[in-house]
Amino acid sequence: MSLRHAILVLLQDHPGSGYDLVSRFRSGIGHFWNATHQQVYQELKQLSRERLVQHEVHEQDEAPDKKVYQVTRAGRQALGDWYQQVVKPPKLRDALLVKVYGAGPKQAPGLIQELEQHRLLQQKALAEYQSLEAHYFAQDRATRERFRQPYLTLRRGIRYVQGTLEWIDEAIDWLRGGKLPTRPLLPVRPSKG
Amino acid sequence: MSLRHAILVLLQDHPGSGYDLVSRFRSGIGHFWNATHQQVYQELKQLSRERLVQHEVHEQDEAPDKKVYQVTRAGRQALGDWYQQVVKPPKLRDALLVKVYGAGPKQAPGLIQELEQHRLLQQKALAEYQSLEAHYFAQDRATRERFRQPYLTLRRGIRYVQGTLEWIDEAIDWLRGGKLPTRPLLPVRPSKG
DNA sequence: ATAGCCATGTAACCAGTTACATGATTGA
DNA sequence: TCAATCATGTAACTGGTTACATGGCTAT
Repeated sequence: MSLRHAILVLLQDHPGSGYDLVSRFRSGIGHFWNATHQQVYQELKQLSRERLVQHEVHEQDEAPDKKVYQVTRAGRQALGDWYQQVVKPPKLRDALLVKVYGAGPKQAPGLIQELEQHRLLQQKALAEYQSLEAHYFAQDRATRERFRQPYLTLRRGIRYVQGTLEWIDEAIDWLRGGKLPTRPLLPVRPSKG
Repeated sequence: MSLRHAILVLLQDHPGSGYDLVSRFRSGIGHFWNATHQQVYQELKQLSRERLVQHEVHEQDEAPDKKVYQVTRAGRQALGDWYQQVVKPPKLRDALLVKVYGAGPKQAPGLIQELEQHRLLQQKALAEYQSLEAHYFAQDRATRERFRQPYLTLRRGIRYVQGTLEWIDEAIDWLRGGKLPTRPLLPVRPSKG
């Protein structure tokens, strides 16, 4: 489980309430690690029990009270331990691929429609990433330096979405009966290291 | 849940035992949809209860008996229904990104090592895909035509792994203190449709 | 012997999703 | 008055992983 570690990373960056974390999960980090508010509140409770985070209640005039959490020393320790451990790479797990794999001529037209919808979603995501990237490049050098790591993760998202879009286009083409390629996608760029 | 649909797709392609399905999940379709043997056996039991599949026991001399499953008419119907429904796109969910997002100078060296390990895994996967692709292109035209859809899904995997490798290389570079890019990844290729 | 493949299963646990629930404040 | 945002939670369910379990056959 990494939800707890994602939370610790976010809190270490900046203390905040559960609500606050949820909104951060929706933007930024949420592009590659997701959590619902239910999960976040549960996990914060759990982390509190284990003394990896602690909170103070902040009273507010114009909004409900909130519990502002921060990482304890034990929490920083736990995060450090996690960094020592190797995480396993996620597997690509996409129901659309199952559909493409198994579609017969009867299913093809509907599947093409679904792929087109999917493309719209991906284009929307790409547009969002693009604007985030533009925002990043509008910063001064020092700021860009500070946010190099979040920006790096954004680039991961961009590459992912671009690859997805390329594939969707070609999938639609082929399912429509377009001609097959005569050459493999590879050869690949020579890899460093 | 799509495990059941993945199983139905596989069985429709070819009847087979649970064990058989597991090995198909390890190769081919397994590159983008995964299942353990426990899941497969449970799901087959469930699908049997719902009469979406049925099995005959095949006795074998040199191996234990096996239950060979095939899709029933109701099963084909269920698959058809699933094709009518829109599936939701999977989210990128990668703990390594969380690590990169939150790593401080203390964590960087270890993280670079982990990224290097990760790169090896991805290169291995890419080599496997490459050989699968070579095998595909070694077939005659009619055979390539028959397997166009499985090959399409393979291309998805190739693009994914390539994107991952590119990103890992750049992540390692940046974490080592390499200079930041001066230009965004985008502009993007103009999209069709 | 012993490792590896064939073949099938149960049980416990963990993580994630969906549904249900409450209640204040702000702006259109 | 209605929708949106802030703010926090419980409960039930589903899906996925890990651990445990059995047993024969084949090749080294």
